[in-house]
Amino acid sequence: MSIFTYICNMDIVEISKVLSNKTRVNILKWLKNPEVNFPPHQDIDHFDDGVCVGYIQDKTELSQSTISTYLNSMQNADLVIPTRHGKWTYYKRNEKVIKAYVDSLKKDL
Amino acid sequence: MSIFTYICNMDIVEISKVLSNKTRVNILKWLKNPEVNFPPHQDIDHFDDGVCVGYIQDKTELSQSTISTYLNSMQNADLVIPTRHGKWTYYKRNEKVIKAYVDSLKKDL
DNA sequence: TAGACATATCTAAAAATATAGATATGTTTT
DNA sequence: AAAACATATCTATATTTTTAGATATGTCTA
Repeated sequence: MSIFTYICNMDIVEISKVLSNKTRVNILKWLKNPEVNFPPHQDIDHFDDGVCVGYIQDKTELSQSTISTYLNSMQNADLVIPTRHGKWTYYKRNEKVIKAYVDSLKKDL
Repeated sequence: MSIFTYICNMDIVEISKVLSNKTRVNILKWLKNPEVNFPPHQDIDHFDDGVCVGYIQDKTELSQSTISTYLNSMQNADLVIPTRHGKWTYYKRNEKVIKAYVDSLKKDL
């Protein structure tokens, strides 16, 4: 998918729904600086694929299933990218889409 | 009054809630170019204070009370500014806040 | 291969949002 | 002052979203 497509078909409503929740906004912000906001992982010494679900949950007061649901909705909106590493699923920001979304707001809103 | 408009985390969530609805997003977009999207008003020959509620409603399939509720929620989020002219209430975009919201997303999200 | 572990999905109940009809308020017109 | 008009507010119902417990799935480890 081209960057052009991203900007043109950007679904403002669906992404805004994700951003309508304090915790989901926080998750995106936390993932911007994983090394500052999360402890190191056991198996991997970098955050190239993001952060595991458990660590994200630990920063909140919410249940495992709620956080998993949040991350799923963020993934459906293309805002994050999941990667499986053994038992864990790591989530990282989809910078292209996040940037395209903000650019599309700047232009069209 | 300061030349800066600050958008905090809470504002992002509240503004995003407004943008979680297709019609409300459309209203903001329509108000960007009133002369293109609306007929001229009877009493006033400019759109300096925006567009009256009836004209906005006419562009939708929704009831008067729903549109009024929408505009109220947009006003609560500081996205639009109402001005009374006789029987009519005109709504215009609050460009400062809209820009501050997008800039805040660009910077912090 | 059984158990432990991390995450995802299902389900149901609670909370929030959407929506429009009825009515109230404020303004103008007759 | 009454009627007409534009919009706001109230109220109730329908719909959507939130949330967590229970359970399922996939992976690792003993």
